[in-house]
Amino acid sequence: MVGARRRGAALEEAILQAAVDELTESGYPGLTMDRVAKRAGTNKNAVYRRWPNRAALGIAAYHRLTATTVEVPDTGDLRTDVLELLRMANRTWSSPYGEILRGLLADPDLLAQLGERAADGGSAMWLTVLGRAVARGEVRPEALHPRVATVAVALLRNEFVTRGVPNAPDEVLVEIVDEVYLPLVRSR
Amino acid sequence: MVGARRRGAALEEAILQAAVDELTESGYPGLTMDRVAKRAGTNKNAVYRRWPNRAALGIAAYHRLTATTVEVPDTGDLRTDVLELLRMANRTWSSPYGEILRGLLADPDLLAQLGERAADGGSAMWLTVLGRAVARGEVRPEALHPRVATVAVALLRNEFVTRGVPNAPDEVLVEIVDEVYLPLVRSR
DNA sequence: CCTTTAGGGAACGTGCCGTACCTTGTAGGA
DNA sequence: TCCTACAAGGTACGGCACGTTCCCTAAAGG
Repeated sequence: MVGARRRGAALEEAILQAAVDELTESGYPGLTMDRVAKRAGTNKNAVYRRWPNRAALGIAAYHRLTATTVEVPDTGDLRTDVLELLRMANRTWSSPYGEILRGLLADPDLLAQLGERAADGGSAMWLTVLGRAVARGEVRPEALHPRVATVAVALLRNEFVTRGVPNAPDEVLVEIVDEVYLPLVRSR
Repeated sequence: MVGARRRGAALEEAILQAAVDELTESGYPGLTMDRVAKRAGTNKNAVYRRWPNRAALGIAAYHRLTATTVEVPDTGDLRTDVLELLRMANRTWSSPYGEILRGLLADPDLLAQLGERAADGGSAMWLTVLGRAVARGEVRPEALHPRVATVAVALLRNEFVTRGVPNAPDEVLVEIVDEVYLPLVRSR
């Protein structure tokens, strides 16, 4: 045979990569243990030896999929920065991430394990952007509060969850920024 | 036998009620056609003759479950009204509705059919409450905009979706109202 | 070289969806 | 009152997926 039998880390890596591929192609509902095993060129035994069930594998694959650091925009103008952050989020949640995330969110077990990254909406980024705007006098200092800072992305996520759309139209993003976010945080 | 064979509307009613019961007990993932049929004292044939698949039955059951009109609070004070609306939403989404709704939201097909009731967050209620507050001079008239009016419930839903909690603590509701909603809509 | 460990292959039990086929009761007209 | 068309009941099936089990085989390491 061409390929030697893989073991340990190499096999684990292959399985995880196969899971990521399946997740991106078919979403969480389409992530099946049989297909992951087949795609990784192994069998379910090797998979179950590492992840106790489909949910755990789904989480691992999702984490690998989203393990990417983003650059916080800094254009010197709050509205531009905020819109850029929102557009980034919109792109991130666009297909196939959205469907994947929705599939994961449906299972309460998964939700608990997904960690706070999804939950806090990357508040650090928003606080950074707002902090600069406060320094420029664009924003009132009381807005430097996680609940306030992440309002825009929370509204976008709400839009994304309640409507089934793969991505929100740009008008919605602009509306969120101009009708809600800027009026909320701007200096009086 | 005690029971005569049911037909038509009576049987349909029994099936739908069984589906509602299963939905409340086990959530959408636990809603199985076999169990609904058994619970209704009939067989899957009768179910499939009325609803083409599990998703359709789930939607029908959910609609029946949530077919309730709520009374819009009118205390004369915006903060009290808004908090009451939020608390109502929080109660509604508490177990088992939350899990049910999450289960439904996971399926894009369902999402499209769920209608706009879930999506628009009952904007009419919020516009009513805000409208009265505008008349009292508590709120700036520009806030009478669906996107703005429903910010509070959108944030709560976001809290509810991203974290797996059955219901949000009251402090979160208060924070949403005092840190975000009131500063956003109040007259300057 | 030989033992231990882990991967490979395949089958199984279970649960569920959706379908098919046949039997039996019932409504409603002749 | 009787008969027929139709709806309900009963049961089984094919397909798929999860998670488990059993046995065989390759690799690692002393």
